[in-house]
Amino acid sequence: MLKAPKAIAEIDFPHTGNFLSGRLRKHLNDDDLHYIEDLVEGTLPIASRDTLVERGKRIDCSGILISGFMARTVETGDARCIVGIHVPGDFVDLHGFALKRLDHSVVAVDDVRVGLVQHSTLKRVMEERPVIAQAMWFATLLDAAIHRKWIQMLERLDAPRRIAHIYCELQTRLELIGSASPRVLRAPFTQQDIADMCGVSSIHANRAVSKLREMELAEIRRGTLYTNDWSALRDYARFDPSYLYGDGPLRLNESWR
Amino acid sequence: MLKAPKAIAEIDFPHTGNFLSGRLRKHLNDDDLHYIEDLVEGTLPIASRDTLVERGKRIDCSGILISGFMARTVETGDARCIVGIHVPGDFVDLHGFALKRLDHSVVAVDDVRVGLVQHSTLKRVMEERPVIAQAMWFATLLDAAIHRKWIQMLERLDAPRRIAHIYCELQTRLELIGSASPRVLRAPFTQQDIADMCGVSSIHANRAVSKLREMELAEIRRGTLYTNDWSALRDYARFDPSYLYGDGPLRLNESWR
DNA sequence: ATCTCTTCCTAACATGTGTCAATAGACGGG
DNA sequence: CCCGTCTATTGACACATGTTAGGAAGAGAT
Repeated sequence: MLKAPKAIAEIDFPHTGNFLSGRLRKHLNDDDLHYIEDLVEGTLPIASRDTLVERGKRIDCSGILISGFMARTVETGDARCIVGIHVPGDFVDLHGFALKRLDHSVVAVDDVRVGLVQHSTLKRVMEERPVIAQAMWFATLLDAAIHRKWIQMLERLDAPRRIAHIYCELQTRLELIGSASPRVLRAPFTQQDIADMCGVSSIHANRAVSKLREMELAEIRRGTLYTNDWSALRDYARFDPSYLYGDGPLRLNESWR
Repeated sequence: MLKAPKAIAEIDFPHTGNFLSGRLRKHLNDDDLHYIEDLVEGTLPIASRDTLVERGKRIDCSGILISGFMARTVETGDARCIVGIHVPGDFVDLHGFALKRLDHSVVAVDDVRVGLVQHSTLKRVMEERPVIAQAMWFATLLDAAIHRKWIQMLERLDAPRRIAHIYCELQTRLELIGSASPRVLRAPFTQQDIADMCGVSSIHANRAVSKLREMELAEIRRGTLYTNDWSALRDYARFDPSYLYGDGPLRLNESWR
């Protein structure tokens, strides 16, 4: 599995800097952001379908997704569950820093680039810069909030609405990092990927995609979604973006200030 | 909604001490545990079906569940989702300490008792005792791991297996805090509660409970589960407790030591 | 005891979803 | 170009689940 020395051996130097466009940016100042970016010892390209970290393993470095999409997956017998999606800027395996072993794998669903940070470095930073420790905690709290929304989605929505909801979430998360396009969400998901996110069979995912097409809400071809009316799609999926805490410059409870 | 002054006005003093039997105990020493227990300014009884904190609100104190069960809920139109269950020892709304507003409510599904800690106190403690800050982060990481397991469960299991899985999880969590009984799990869930945890209708929850009864795996009456064979029930639900990180004295990654 | 309310249970039918089988389309490699 | 492979699509049927309606059983109040 991924070990820092081996990973660093394959790394492209130097990294370009200022890649940390994701959620951490929301509650850190530029000084802290540059500080985190300088922790990254290099970047690692990963081919689509390859695994960055594997369930059950222990790791000694964590990754920040720089470009492309990754998925949190769990293999269960013959089936595969996707329990979450990562967009650029996400700390993809920060839980592996604190938990004894990983409860899920992180795999590329695109050709991606990941920035690597050694856990020993993170540990030092947490002691030296408490504000960064808090930011990392908040990042994992946001992950948990997204998990809870997926639970709601799986408990209450049918397959077409689940697909619509997942794409609405991705579009909003891309908007928050300034990477969204107005009418298209480019993603290389197969219908099997979509099925694994929604907890349905791939045949049924196909039916659901067809239904969105017939309703003229969205056209999903080879993972890429085209729509003329995000608003209609959001209404159909009953999507409320507040759980992504994207409003305002930060999401600190005022009692912290 | 819950405000510390009002809450404290209703508090029973003094609290008995040594109530913190939950997950925090796993990676703190006795000194740190007593330190946390002394933060609790008093305990608040809450009647079954009453709400401790409500989705969308901001709070200035957080609660540790001392006795009884609570549920994380989200109301969606006419329906209600349950996205997680709390057992004694859980910090039930720690996310409200860090996030700007709550993404879900926390309601009692039993007559419960909650210990209250002011956020200003937590903030001070985090600065003074980094090990406690880490423990609180780990507690929320474990919450996230449980959320991910619920996502898997909803994506892959049918209704009877979901019910069995939820009870297996509760039994294991009660074992970890030393509150489990060998053949019975006493809980006051209605079949509607069970349905809201599983994302099915209450009629279907009834069918599923009946199926577990016919298969002689478990008898669930008025929320309380009786079984002669937890092992068979776990196999049926495909329950693997490793996601609860209950093995060993702590769940720190060795890179922290 | 009776009443009332909640919860539990059953039946019947409609819809959602899984499974199997088969075909068509897209893409990359010789 | 043809070919093989992966992906997308369709149809038929079985099973899972939702919905509606109604009735039975339990708990608490009077």
